Amino acid sequence: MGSVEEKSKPEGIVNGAHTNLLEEMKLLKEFQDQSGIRKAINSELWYACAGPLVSLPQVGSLVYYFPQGHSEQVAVSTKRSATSQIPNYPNLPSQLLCQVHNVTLHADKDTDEIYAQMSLQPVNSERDVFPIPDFGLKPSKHPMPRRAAEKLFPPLDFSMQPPSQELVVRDLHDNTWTFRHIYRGQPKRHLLTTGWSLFVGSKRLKAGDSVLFIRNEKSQLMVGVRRANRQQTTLPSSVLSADSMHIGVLAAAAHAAGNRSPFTIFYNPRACPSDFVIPLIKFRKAVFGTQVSAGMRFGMMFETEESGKRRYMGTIVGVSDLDPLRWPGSKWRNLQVEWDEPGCSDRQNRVSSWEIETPESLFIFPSLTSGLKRPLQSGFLGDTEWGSLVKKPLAWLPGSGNANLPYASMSNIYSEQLVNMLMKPQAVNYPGICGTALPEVSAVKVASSDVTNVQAAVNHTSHLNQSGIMSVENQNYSQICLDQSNAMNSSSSKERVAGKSLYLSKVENSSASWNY
Amino acid sequence: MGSVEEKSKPEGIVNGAHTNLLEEMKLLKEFQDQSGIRKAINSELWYACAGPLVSLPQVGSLVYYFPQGHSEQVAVSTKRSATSQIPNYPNLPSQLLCQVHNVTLHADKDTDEIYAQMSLQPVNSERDVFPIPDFGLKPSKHPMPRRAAEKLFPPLDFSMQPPSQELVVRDLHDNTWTFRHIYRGQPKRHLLTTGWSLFVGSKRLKAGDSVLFIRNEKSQLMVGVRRANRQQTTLPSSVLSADSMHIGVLAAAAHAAGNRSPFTIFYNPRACPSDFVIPLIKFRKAVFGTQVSAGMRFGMMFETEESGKRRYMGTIVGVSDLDPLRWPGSKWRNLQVEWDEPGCSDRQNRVSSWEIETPESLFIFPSLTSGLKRPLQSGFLGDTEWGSLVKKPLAWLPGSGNANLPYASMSNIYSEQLVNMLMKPQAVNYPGICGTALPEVSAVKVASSDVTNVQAAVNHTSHLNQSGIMSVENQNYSQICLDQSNAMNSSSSKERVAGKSLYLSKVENSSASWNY
DNA sequence: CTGTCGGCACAGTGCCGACAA
DNA sequence: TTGTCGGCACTGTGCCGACAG
Repeated sequence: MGSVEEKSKPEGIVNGAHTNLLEEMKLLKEFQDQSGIRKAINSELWYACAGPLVSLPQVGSLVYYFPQGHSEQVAVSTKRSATSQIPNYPNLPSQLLCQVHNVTLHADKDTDEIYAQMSLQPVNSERDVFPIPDFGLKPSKHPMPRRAAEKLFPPLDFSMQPPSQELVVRDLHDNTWTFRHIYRGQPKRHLLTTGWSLFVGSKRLKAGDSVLFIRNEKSQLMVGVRRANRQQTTLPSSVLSADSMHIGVLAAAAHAAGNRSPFTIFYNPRACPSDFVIPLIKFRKAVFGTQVSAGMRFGMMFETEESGKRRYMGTIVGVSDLDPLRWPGSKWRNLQVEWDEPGCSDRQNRVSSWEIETPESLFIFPSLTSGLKRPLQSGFLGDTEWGSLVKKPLAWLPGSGNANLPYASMSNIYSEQLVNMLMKPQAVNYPGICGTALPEVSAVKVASSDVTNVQAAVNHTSHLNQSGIMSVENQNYSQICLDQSNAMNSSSSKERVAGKSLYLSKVENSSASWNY
Repeated sequence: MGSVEEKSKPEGIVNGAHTNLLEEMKLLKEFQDQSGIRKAINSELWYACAGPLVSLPQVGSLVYYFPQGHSEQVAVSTKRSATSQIPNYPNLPSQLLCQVHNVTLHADKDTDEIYAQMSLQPVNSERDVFPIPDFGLKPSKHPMPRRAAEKLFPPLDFSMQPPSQELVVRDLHDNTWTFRHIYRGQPKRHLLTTGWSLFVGSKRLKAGDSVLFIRNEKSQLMVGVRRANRQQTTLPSSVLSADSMHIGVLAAAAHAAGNRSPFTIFYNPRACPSDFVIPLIKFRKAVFGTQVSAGMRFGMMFETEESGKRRYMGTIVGVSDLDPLRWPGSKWRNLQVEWDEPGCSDRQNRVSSWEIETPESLFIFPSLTSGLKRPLQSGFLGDTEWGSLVKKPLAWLPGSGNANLPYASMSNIYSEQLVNMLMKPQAVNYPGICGTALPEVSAVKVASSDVTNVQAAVNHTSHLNQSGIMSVENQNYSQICLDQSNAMNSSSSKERVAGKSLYLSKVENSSASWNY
């Protein structure tokens, strides 16, 4: 009985110490489990879950950190804006030049909601940066689009009746999930049945959320979730007031700015209204490279409900401070805009200059546009408005526009090291213009909502061309999007509608279907 | 078709403004719903849910606020202690004298987890206080114990076969819940069946949690929940780092201390290891009224697993700073203690002097002890150790003890207003000594855990005298405590054990039973 | 190609008295 | 007095092909 174990046990005190060590290791593991740092998170899947517009700065690069934007992330999550009880931090500028020290990818332990942790080091000027030692950590691996297309799921054995197989997939925490994949029905279709609803329930997915499949470097199937747009869960605050959270954000930055000491932030792309850590090059290009003024036309990319990208057009109607008292002179959302389309009123009516595309921004990097395969792919006005802009940029330059430094001139006054860092970011995202943008989410088709059986369709990218979303070939992940229509609506006819809390349980009971 | 509505509508712009107003009111209502402030929360029920040891300071009274304790509440909830990235706030003392401006009771919208919001105004000295205007708000109504006992539930009509009725109860948010109350079985017993599991599931109750019933001033039945000891849910932090939360707490207090401006805190009694807002009188009595030193014996009240109160005895083994670097000289948990009983090692080994009872603390208010009906009610050592202390306090006074000011002397040097405020708090809690303490939770009996049917017993206070918990008459609320034993353990024999995630669903499916 | 329906099997839940500790 | 069991009814879920748009 357990002799081997007995023999390996040291005696007395040492044994006790050993027990304590084990206990500590257990606690450490728990800690790591909770923080999601025990295993390196698959970055490709992380980006896929983050959505098509999200990019993270490169370690070592220079960025501007915007406390206002960070505060907005808190405001959205707590559904409370900053109040008058929040102190001013006169020594905290509206934009803080920082060097990125560390970027780690995380996901909520339960729901797989993704977020990133960044350590930022305030610097006085570009000269203060120092080489970031390579700790042996691989730089976060980035999705490499344009990989060869392939069927994501293993092919079925069609000699079976019906053809079926078990799909074993891993989530961001390396938990395995098993889905039954079967080809049946009339007409024949592919379905995910057994195991699917357990997954949907466990991740607390709601109608409108998306499920992504991807293959990792070992060719293992992985699965992630992408919450529907801005439908974030409010974080319960029975312990900490929203004010305290706002203050925590601002005070941390203020303290770090004063001491030039690093500080840590969480960035939750799906919750955050706008990115608040902006690569220096992107900021400079927008702020110094472009002259914006009232009346100017612009375009801006948004994620569509189908999780694709779409450009919306608008007009700048004013330039003014968002918060003249607390943040005078801030560049954060200092552009007042009007959107061309009605129904955009719920969209923000203030944007920052680095979020938008203007005729000038296209002119600054003319070479980039030439390498773009589909520069006019999914824009609202498509060839008509933007096309003419790109082809005749000079006609759109305001008289004073050229007085500002375009990037090519600016680079002369900075060190080579800085220029390298500025150019280094892998995923500086110039939506719709730059070829280095993240892969498009192209495959979205929504399936039926059944009172008892919400079915969501999976479509492989290369086979879909509908809903106004451009088909992009060579994409390496698939996506399932749960139907957003209220299941209650379609439940009118049948008596299978049984009663209370039906909607919730319905969403959780679902299968996925698609067809090649 | 809608003519009345048409007529009442103003025209054009005014109409639009009206719509906006309605929209704003809707937003306001949402805001209030989320914050739980729309309806005043029944304070009696709130305190019942908070547990037997919790008290809140009176509006207008003076308190000491302890940043360290507040930080501990955050640490427990995030399961992260403060790190080195958290700045020092040299201008923030370890204890901040404040006047209480506002106290509001809250409960989590979903789970009914209770918490309080307080607005604290730092003051330089006792002379700085000013009369708090009475805003027409009733001071938070406090549970008045010693009310006449009565059957909490309406009597059943025993001419029915079986006798049954519907109980309609309201929770803290004024939502109504309906439970079927039936008297059946062999032998006969009272049961709550239909509706019970819905309630348990909605409030996300787990085995070990308690359900409380109470009658409000309109004699309506009300229901609340009390989570098991320190089994708090970790608040997910995908948006805000734990560091930011700690900083938010400290920076808010530091800013308020510097400006003498009010700041807002949340106090979550069930999550918080120790109260961090201490009435001035309680603090003075402990710090100046008692000489503590190594070797001294003390008692301290804890909430038992059955949600009663129990005194644990221990010995002070040292007096030292908990955090010598960050908070030198702090009184917060500056007493190192050892507990008499083994198994208390998981209990804190550091306490603050105002948490404990010493022989001197009994001597300061000797008159209070005489009014206590059961001074030795549930103490561990009961009559033996404590009894002799109370009767012979002088024998325990250290030589230097009398050199410190007892309260009676101190009052001479303060204004009458101050003395009034000091005396005013309704619920300054001197566990086991003071007659104004909150009512004891006396009725706890735990019921069976069934694989398919967790049954929890309700026992009326006046009828229970078991489990080593003293029976207290004239209590006005009842309590159900879900069984803490793991349902999985007892599921070994039967095939009704069906598989995955059984435990959770089992806990949600339960009824309550009891007997007079 | 995909959304919805009716049908059907069955697992899980909920309610019940019996019974024993 | 109360914890647990077997029994039983029934609801809700999950899987299926049919079919229509």
